[in-house]
Amino acid sequence: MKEMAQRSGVHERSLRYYEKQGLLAPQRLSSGYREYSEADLETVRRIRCLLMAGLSTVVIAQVLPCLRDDDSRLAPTCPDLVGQLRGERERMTREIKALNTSRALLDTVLDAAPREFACQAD
DNA sequence: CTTCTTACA
DNA sequence: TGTAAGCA
Repeated sequence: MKEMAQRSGVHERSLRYYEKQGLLAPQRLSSGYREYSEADLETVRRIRCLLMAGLSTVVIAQVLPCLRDDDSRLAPTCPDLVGQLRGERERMTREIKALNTSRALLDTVLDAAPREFACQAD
């Protein structure tokens, strides 16, 4: 477990979390301890990648088994995911628009009173 | 001593 | 997410 955490750069807590979400299924020793394989390491890398792409763990759980061995492309066996992923893309677009709006609002406030609120320590 | 699970904040 | 308890 320690080894996997170090090698993947992912906290042990997160590894357990991924497993609880059904994203990872490491072998168990007779002791009950987790035994991570090289394949698991690769899976963790994919999970992190997908997570950083802004996908939820539930979506990742569906996408993960549909990824090719060489990565970065969807397996031809599950085209049903494309629709959902397009939906995710639309959600991202909406979030980007919302953030742009928020930023514009902040810009308005900051342009109106940029210096007055500055801390003395700064 | 390390890991595992569960649970609470 | 951090952490503590209790077990193997």
